[in-house]
Amino acid sequence: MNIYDIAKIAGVSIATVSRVVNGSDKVSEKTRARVLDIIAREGYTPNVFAQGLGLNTMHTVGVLVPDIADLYMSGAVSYLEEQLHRSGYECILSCSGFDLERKHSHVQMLLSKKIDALILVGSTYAGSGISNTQTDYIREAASEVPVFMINGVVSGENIYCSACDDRTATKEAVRSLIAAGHKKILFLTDSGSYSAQQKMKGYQDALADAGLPLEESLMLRIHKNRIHMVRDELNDLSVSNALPSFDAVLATDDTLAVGAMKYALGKGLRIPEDLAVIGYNNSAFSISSEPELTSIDSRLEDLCKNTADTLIRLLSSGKDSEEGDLPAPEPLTLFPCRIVWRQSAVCSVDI
Amino acid sequence: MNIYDIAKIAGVSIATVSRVVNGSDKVSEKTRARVLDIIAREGYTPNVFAQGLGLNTMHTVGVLVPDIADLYMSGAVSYLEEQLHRSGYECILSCSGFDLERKHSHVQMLLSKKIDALILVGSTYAGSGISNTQTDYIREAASEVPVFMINGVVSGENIYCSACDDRTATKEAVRSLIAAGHKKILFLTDSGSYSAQQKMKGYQDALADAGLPLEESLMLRIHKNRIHMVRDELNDLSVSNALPSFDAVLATDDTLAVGAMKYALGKGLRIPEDLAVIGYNNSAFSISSEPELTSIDSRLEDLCKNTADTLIRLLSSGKDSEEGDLPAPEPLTLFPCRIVWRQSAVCSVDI
DNA sequence: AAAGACCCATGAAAGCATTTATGGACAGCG
DNA sequence: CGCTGTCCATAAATGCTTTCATGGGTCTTT
Repeated sequence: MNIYDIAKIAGVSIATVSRVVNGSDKVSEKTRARVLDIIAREGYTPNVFAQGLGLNTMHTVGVLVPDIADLYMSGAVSYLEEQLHRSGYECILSCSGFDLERKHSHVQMLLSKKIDALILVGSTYAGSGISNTQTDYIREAASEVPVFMINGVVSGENIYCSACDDRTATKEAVRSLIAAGHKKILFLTDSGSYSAQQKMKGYQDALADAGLPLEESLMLRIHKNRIHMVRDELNDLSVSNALPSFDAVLATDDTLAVGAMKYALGKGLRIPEDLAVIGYNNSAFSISSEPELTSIDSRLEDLCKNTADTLIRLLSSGKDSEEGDLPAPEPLTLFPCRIVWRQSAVCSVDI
Repeated sequence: MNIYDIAKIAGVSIATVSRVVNGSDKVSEKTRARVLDIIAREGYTPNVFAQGLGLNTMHTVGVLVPDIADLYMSGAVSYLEEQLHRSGYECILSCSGFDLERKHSHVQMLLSKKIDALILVGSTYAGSGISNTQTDYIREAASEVPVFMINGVVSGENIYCSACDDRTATKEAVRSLIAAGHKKILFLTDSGSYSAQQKMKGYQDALADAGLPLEESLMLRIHKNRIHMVRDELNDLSVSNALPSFDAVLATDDTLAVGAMKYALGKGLRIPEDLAVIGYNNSAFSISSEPELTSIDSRLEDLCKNTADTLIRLLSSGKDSEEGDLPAPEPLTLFPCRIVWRQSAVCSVDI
């Protein structure tokens, strides 16, 4: 059942059927009604490939995440998918892991599917400096379709980033820990992403402000991101004396924070009395744990809404109206985080 | 840059370029090398729409989940995506929520995108009886593409289900609770899915085997699936005296179980001494909570692997070899669950 | 050694299902 | 009668796959 069949039944040309289907242009009410009737009766749907050939779009956007089984990223995809679907776009999901090589190849694959835009969620190994080779594949992609980044920052033509102000938030959190009397604060991360770098800077800012020394050994990066693996890793480090002593933890993700809590509880430590713990992203883990976890809310929903809005606006702007009646989107939108105080660390300063 | 450009540069016909690109047929080594060289140099990629028009496929599969922010479903998607990507298929993800109407419309949308197959994850309101109207949309879809179900069971032509034996597993778990002396076991669910129904049957089986009465009030369905909402809902029910007393909980998802634990801890109850809790799916929540949660492992990874394997096999069987050298896939593959015993409930029987 | 059979690499062309630019027919109006 | 505007058909364009046909070469046979 294709457009020719419908046209034949209706006694019109395929062009007219096309016009009716696309709702556009001038077709007499009579013809339109008749054609719509036949379409409904015959159950005709335009072939997306043929449409794609003509229009060069299939109304899809590529969404690349390192790990969809991660609560932060699945949350992001959830928000994005909802917004985009509502505007008539569907998501082609690709999970690349954290490897640069694979990210690149996944992006190529997505581009080959003729996506209308590309969304990258988290974990971008960003860089100061325009010509960072680690992000070149992103700029390359941006030459074909607009690229949107959720909590990653890359500068370049046609790249739009939504991120949260991790540096300030982390600084505030650490400031509070220091004010509460903590001296040895472990910065725990599993990533070298832009976001993790910002968080580390915030951590260092706070130490510097308080006149505390910056100890390399207290900035720990482990390559694990599941609760038990984190716990075990800390145990291993502890056994081999590779773990410095600490009285507080700031982790760049709730998973890490919960892993650290598990480690501490295993050692018989009390939280927050013996060890204060602050996590990140305010995910469901922060309330599933016991004690519940103080966590920095990275405003995921807002980031995603902003991204989806911008994307829709950008893609539909070129359509009806040639060139922007609307102002061009900001290349970077920064959201302030908020710290959600729970039992694992108590607020000790006015924020 | 299209196939004509490449053909012109190489001094061959487009047919030859096509043959080179598709790796197939007989092309002389010399020609192949030259064409490949030019393709690489010019950065040519075949247009998927044109390819789709000819082949009627774009190598995508539709994946429909009610809620991608749920750990169980995001886990499923993670496994599926990996396997499918490796075999050259990409996932179009659609999140429908639990509403039947919306599921139907999302499936229609996916079909209109010319997916090669459809995967439905969880939460199918299944039915005994072939002509259940709640699942008609699935059979309808199956008339266009093969349909695969993860932990849902629907019978019909071209529908392949992978599920785990929830009934038996639940029965075993409840048997153990009874053997440990629990008399009032709360069955807690948020769903009326096929899977939830099976679990409830297993619960009833165990009670019946032990000669315990079946109390309606102990089979509680709440329409909440986030930890705090579950906790609050139980609190509300408790306040309004709508909650019977109970000394054990079997929940159809870890989220519910953790919510119940939160409720119990709020009441000052000890787990597992005052209240034993068993969850389902053995998700990360079962180890993020404190005490850690005994949970029934629904073999998600195996279900997904099986599904992906079957899908690939089915889709590639029709291609090279006309009709099955391989046997047709089973319409239903059932996996045995295993119970992972942790602190929230202790194993009291041999299993 | 010559001739016929056969095979292989390749080109020509049909088909896939749409959108859209162009232009024609017809009606209404001055 | 000519102009304008509405509605619609014709045809071109989109970029690929694949079938069929063909020319030239190789192998076999006598």
